[in-house]
Amino acid sequence: MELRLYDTMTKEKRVFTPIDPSNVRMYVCGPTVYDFAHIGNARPVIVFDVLFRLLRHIYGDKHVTYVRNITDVDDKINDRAVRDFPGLPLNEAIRKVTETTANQFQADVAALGCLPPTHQPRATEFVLPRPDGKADMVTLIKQLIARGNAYEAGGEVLFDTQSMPDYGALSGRKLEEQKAGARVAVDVHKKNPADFVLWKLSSENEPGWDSPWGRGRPGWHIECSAMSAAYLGDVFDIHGGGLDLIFPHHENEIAQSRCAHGTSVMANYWMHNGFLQVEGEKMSKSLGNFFTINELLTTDRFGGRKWPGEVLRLAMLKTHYRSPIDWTVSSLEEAFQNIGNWNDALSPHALSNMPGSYALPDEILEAVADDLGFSKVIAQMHQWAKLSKTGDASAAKKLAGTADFLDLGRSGWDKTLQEFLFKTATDNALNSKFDELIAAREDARARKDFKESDRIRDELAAMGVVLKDGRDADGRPVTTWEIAR
RNA sequence: GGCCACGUGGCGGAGUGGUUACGCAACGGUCUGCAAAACCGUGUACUCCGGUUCAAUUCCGGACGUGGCCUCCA
Repeated sequence: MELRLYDTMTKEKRVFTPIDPSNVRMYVCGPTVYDFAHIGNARPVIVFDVLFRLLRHIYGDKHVTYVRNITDVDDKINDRAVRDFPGLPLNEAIRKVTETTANQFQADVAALGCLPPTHQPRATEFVLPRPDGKADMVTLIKQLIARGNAYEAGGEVLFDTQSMPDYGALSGRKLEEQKAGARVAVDVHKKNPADFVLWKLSSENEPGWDSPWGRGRPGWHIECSAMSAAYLGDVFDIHGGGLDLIFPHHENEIAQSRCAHGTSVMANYWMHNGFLQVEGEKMSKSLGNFFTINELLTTDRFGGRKWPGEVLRLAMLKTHYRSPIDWTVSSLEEAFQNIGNWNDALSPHALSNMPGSYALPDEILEAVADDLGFSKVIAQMHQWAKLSKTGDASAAKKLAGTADFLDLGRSGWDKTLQEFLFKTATDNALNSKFDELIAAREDARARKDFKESDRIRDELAAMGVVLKDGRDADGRPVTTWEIAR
């Protein structure tokens, strides 16, 4: 088995070879915690979570280091701090804003079945030189100035893009084209319009740190250069994030890191997930189709119901990570049905509920190792579900092993399905009324009073309850019910 | 305007130079008092126009279309 990953830098799938198999290193750009994370933010978190699990499977749990940062220095955070905590000193208000949203983010992605990364550094802790000597932004900027890759002008420290001959390699942009586009703001103090800010001065009411260039705050990109170096070194294996980060964020990270460290690459593989649309349209607050992870989990804003985390996770994984994904109610319903179907397939087999009880099947390992090819995985799971229903225990175990590897919450499926179907009938009085009616109908059927039994069925149907007549293992009639979908 | 990705059956979504994705829906059947559910089975699709080839949905060129980036948005 060899792992192959698509590398944005070379635009091709390449066999993955770690720098050090005893410590495989991956960095993914995390959220800016000015607000609750939206469902689009969840995509890279889920995708790279599966890659993390795959790497752990291949190289061993103790031999993979996954870093996902939390950006807590940002102008939007400042705005929100002023809005939400007008009485507090700014720095304290900022801490409050980011604490709440960062905690919410952790809870949300945990509900989506994502493992915590090995390290989750916060940008504010890496601005100034640190007692532990880990890389920091101010030192990085000093190095860039010393090496002639950055200059001070107009109260800012700027990266000199012309000092780097192959600037733009990741995004395929050339500096001349940037000029031709003419959309880049013309700042007189910049040597080149493409030059970007490493450090900018803060006014009185903005958060700031004392630096050799005055009290100020870092530019957008430098934090990732600092935090990746701090935990993963100057050169590491995989750097991931959303497609939109290719330019300018990752391009500029590369420029900063490579020039400061004097290396020819920053990371060996650059991976980017595609964007998410909602019902065919770009998600935006103005269109009213903007949904946070938390809203999907806990409110009925999307499709009129709450969605279990594993349904959201499965829906996300059903589309290849590099393709655009259309986030629709029907796609979530389908994911829910898939889980219901798999649960039906597994329940007769009395499998262990302990995650990890069943091995990851080779077929799945091979599919996932081919640039995270989940569609093959899903197809395979359906096939095993079919076999499992015919009594094939080894297929059931493979299905369980796959669900556990992807962390689709198998041990909780029964409960999840119950809660999901009962969404309009959570109160016990109503449930026992259903049971009474069903029992009455059983009696009527036994008496062959089909007029009465059909009347009861209609009565339940009017309440949105669908009956399912079947037989148990001994061939005796059994009636179950569920909420009409 | 520049750069990039993509265009597959009713829908979603893989993949391939000549052979079955898969799921949902639909249709047919079995079962059922009748339904529903469940189970079994059915589908021959690949934007358009050229080119290469014995053969293209798959390779090349063009057209049209969609989406993304080019303003700290995953």
